[in-house]
Amino acid sequence: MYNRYIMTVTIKDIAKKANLSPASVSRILNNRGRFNDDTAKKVRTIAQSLGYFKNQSAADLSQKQSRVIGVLIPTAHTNFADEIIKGMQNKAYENGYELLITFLGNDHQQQMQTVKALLSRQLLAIFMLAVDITLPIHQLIKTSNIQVLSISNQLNDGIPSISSDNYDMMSQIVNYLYDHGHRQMALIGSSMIEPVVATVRRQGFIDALAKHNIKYNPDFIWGNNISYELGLQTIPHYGTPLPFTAVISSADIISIGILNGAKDAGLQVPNDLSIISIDGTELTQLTRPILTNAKQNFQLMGELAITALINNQLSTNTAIYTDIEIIAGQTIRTLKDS
Amino acid sequence: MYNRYIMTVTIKDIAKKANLSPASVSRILNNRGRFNDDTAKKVRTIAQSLGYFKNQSAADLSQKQSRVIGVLIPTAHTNFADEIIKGMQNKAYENGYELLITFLGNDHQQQMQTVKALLSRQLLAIFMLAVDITLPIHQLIKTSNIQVLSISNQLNDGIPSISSDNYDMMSQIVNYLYDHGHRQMALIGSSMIEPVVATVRRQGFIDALAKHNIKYNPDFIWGNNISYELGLQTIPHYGTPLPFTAVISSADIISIGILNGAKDAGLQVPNDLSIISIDGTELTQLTRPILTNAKQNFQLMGELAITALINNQLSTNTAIYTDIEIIAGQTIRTLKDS
DNA sequence: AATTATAATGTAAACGGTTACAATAATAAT
DNA sequence: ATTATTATTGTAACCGTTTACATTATAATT
Repeated sequence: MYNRYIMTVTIKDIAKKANLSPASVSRILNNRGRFNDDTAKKVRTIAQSLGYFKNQSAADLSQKQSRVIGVLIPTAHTNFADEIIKGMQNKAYENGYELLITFLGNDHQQQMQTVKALLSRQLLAIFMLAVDITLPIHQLIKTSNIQVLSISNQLNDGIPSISSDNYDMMSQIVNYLYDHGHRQMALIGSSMIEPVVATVRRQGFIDALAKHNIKYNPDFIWGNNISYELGLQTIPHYGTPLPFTAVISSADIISIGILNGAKDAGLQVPNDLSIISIDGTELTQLTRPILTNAKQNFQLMGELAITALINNQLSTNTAIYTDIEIIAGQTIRTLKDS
Repeated sequence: MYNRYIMTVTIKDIAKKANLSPASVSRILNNRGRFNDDTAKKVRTIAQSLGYFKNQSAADLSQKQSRVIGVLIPTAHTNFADEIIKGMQNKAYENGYELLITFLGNDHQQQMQTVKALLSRQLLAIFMLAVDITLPIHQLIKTSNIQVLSISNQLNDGIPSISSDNYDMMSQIVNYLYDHGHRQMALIGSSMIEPVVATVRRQGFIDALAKHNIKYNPDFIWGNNISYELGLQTIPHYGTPLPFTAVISSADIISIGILNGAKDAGLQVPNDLSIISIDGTELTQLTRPILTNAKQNFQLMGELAITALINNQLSTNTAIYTDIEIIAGQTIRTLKDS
């Protein structure tokens, strides 16, 4: 039977070999405190030769605090999670933090277990990427006293967040469409009741229309989930000819559905329908025509998340916004003086 | 100044309140050993009320082994990583394992740091998803004595792997195309020298052609990376009319590039060109026409990974294969008796 | 050369949980 | 009632690293 027991090399082994105390070895290996450069060199050589790996658990225990940030990602394929993590990871490493990334299952039971496992590490903070947590989980996190931050999503209850300013985003988008001559526009995929983001987007949409004296048609806000299928169903839902000239799609994946739905219905984009896609991930570049989009700066969100943590800015009700940028693609038609 | 110090609740606190020893509390909370049901109930209530969270670091330290599996994912957007993780996560939780997911940056320096951070946890194993590691990193992992497994990718040096049988996959694909009347076919995105997978696919392709007495044309194996751009360039590279009737694309993202490149060149898919896409992620369902694909069973790979770990099957040279399935889409034309 | 300042290293306790073993309590058997 | 058996709980050492404080070595100053 294969013996799985492994003689781990500890700091004591190194100390013995170097005729030093474990304390000195620890200091050297962590570049903390004072030590002689020659001894340091020796110690590092020995560590290397013995194949030493720090036991981070022991270190965490000893220091009563880790430099680990727990990151929660929804299992549902969100293709921008990568971008946020990319942003975080760079900044995190620069500052000596580690990320513990965990996919949050959809099943509630499993979610609970996941979060519990996360909390039982001595985490510095929990970052939630585009996650809409349920109340019990929210409370679970709260009792843990760990700092929390919601990225790319806004939650209620004063949980600090880093996201786009969804209200302003809608204003920019509506203005953009207006400037291109559009007067009748629909908002797809934001009619969910609960999530703050959906609410804010709706309100931003309505208010922006009002600023242009466009009367708001409740039928033009439709779709209570974020999915490809929703996009596919959009055009059949409204029927042709469409009662509007442009749609604002709440996510790239929806936009792709709309594009395909248009093709199925024999509509030309952007001639028969203009589309602007919220998110602006690489998905928007894979379509023909290329999707005009309101690009969120996900990578920056990730970076700012770490910065905020470092600067101790994660207090209740903090809301940090990153700018969006409207990237012209090929899905917006300019209407002559309508 | 806000005080970030947090009074953590330990099992000693619980013990005190319950008039028990820490040992008993530990046993109860872990469902290990013997204890009285009533005491257990009491302890659990107290734990709850105090907001106790296990300090996993301490537990890991004490037990000299954790139940944490380190998972490495390339930062480059691989859209099937999610599927593998989904598979792993379920099985892992069922068996009391935790996953520590880490994105592996592209910069070598950062990769090193990432892997080192991983290794300094008392990991049970490291699973690498579609990762092609560099030699130094490989050696780093080796010295750690931690079990390693490569998922969806085969590496050399006897590292155990779970993947599709890429040789057989090519045979199935070629047969499929042959059965649909194709005689001239190209393989795109597998001419890299180093990765085992590319080598195996090339050989499988060549051998499969030979079985049908098709003479192999070296020009028809092209493209040494996996990217959308490679797909886009494919048709310009060969020029029209194309010297083949079908392409095998080594990844979905390449396939999308080819589709768009075809559109740009005024070619009709599948009339002017048939495409079969290796991987079969959801991306294949987002295109028009829908991509016919050789679907790899990523979720199963994830599940099997955990199973293999449990059954202690991760010995050198182990290679576990999962079946592929050819999913008919709309990108394969049937040629009349050519 | 003696004294002072500084650099380098050592000592020992602590972090929170686990577990082999010992001790005690409860129950069963005689 | 006494002893044997079993159930429950306690004791104490240990996991590997860190760090406040103490000690010793080295360099600087007089």
